[in-house]
Order: sequence, then C-alpha cells, then structure tokens
Amino acid sequence: MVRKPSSVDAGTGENKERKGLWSPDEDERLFTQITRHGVSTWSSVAQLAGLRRSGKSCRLRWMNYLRPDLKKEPISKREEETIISLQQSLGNRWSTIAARMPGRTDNEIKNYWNSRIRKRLNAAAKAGRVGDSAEKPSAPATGEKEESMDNADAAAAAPLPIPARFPVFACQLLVDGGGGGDQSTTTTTTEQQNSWSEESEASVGDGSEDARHHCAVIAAGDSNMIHDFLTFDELDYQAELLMDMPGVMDAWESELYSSNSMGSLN
DNA sequence: AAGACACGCAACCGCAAACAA
DNA sequence: ATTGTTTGCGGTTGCGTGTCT
Repeated sequence: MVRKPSSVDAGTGENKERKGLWSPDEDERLFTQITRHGVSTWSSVAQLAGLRRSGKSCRLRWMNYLRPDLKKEPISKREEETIISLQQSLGNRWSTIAARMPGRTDNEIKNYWNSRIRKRLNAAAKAGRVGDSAEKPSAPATGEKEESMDNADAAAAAPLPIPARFPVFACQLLVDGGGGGDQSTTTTTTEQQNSWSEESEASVGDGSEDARHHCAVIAAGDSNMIHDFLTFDELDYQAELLMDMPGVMDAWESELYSSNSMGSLN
C-alpha cells in the first residue's frame, strides 16, 4: 500500500529489476517457489521463480510478509510491553528482539517502535520534569539518547512497566519431570534456571505443560524471596509466556516499585 | 468539499559480517 | 590471504489512508 508497483522497469527496463510494491502474482510465485523448493540462495530463488527482483528483495518479502508463521493480528498490549522491555535491555537490536517474539518481524517491531512507542515515550518525556537528572533511568543499551525519560513518565507511557531484568526467586521446584532428585524441593540457582530454560526452550514455544512448569519455577514465590536477576537474554524464554504466569507481574511490579530500581541492576 | 497534516507500514539503501572461490 | 558474493541488519524513505481544519 505504499510504493508504486514498479518504476524501474517502466520504459526500456525489460531486464532491469522491479522495485516497489509486490503484486499478488509475484507473491504467489515467490511463495510457491520457496514452499516447494526451499531456498538455496536468494538470488536463485528470484531467478527460479521468474521474478525480476533482487534476491535481497525476495528475502525481505518472504521474511516480512509471506512467511506462513507470521502473526497477522495487531501487536497486543503484552507484546508492546515486551518490546519496550527488550528495547530497554537490548537497544535497537530489532532482529534479536524479533527472535524473542514469535510471529513478529524485525521490520514490524522497528516500525511499531518508531511510529508509536518512541513517539509516546518522547511525548511523555517532554511532558515530564526537566532537568531532574537524579531520577533519570538507565540509558538504553545502545543509542536512543533522546529517548531517555524518568521512571514515572515511562510508567505513564507504558501501561505496565517491565524491568530489563527478570527476578529469579528462591523457591521450591514445583515440577520437574516428576522425579524427586535434587531439583524437587531445592532452592534454585541462576545456573540451574539457565540450564532448565535451555532444555525447555523448544517446548516453551508450544506452551506445553513442561515449559509452563519450568516457568513456574522461576515465577513462584514472592518478591521477598528474590535472590537473583536474569536478563531476557539469559532467560531464553518468551517474555509473553512468562508474563502470563501467575504472580509474575505482581512480583515484578512490587519489585520495580520497591526501593531498588531495576535500572541499577543492569 | 477540499486541502493540509499526521500516521502507519512496505520496501529501499548502505553497510558489515559471513561465506565461498 | 585476498577478492567477490550473499546474507542480514538497522536506518530511512515514500506513499496510501485517515483525520483535522
């Protein structure tokens, strides 16, 4: 709905690459080519599909639009919170952020950030206090200096403030393969959590019971029992799934608004 | 009704990393 | 080790559409 369908091939450009919007026919060709034969190199995909497009363009179209696993629905509140949180901890590493949000593309997240969230945060920053440097939050991981704001404004801009780091609770293991063993009733450690998160990563995507139990291990308890913090990177979970766990957001918020600022933990 | 403006988003561009020859 | 090609990423642009005046 944006660029003209083609401008480069107008006139004499019989052999030139097309640019601009993709036609339904081009989409069909690309989709068929990839689903039937896969991708060796993107330039060959373009050629085999009979498209006068660069490999780069084909890749972009597939990744951002044609891929079957893409979510079509608008970005939810929860997803927005995840974006804000991940952006805080990772900076503008959109592909990394997208990798943690199944069904979403880096381009989509980047666009969402630039057109909505950033604008809102900037507005909140402008409306907020000026020159109160003592209460400014930690800077984003990379760049985006102009987006710094105080915590109150961030809270106003984002419905649910999500810390960059996730609390790990000293807690009892609820379930782990049904076996007693060391993990059945022991206090968890960061290292253990990491290894569990890795082994359950695949099933987390399915929202399986095992994955949920592993998440619950981390989520269980209350904020007084927090003994460590993990970044989203270290967690290796879908933040969205974690946030659905009972008590997680409550504990998060209570920790966030307690004396310790989460930013200082980064 | 129409022009101006803002917004959202698809797609391009340039660069750097990874890979192959 | 060098050179050329491909891929992936982040920043940016351009335009259709909706809203405001």
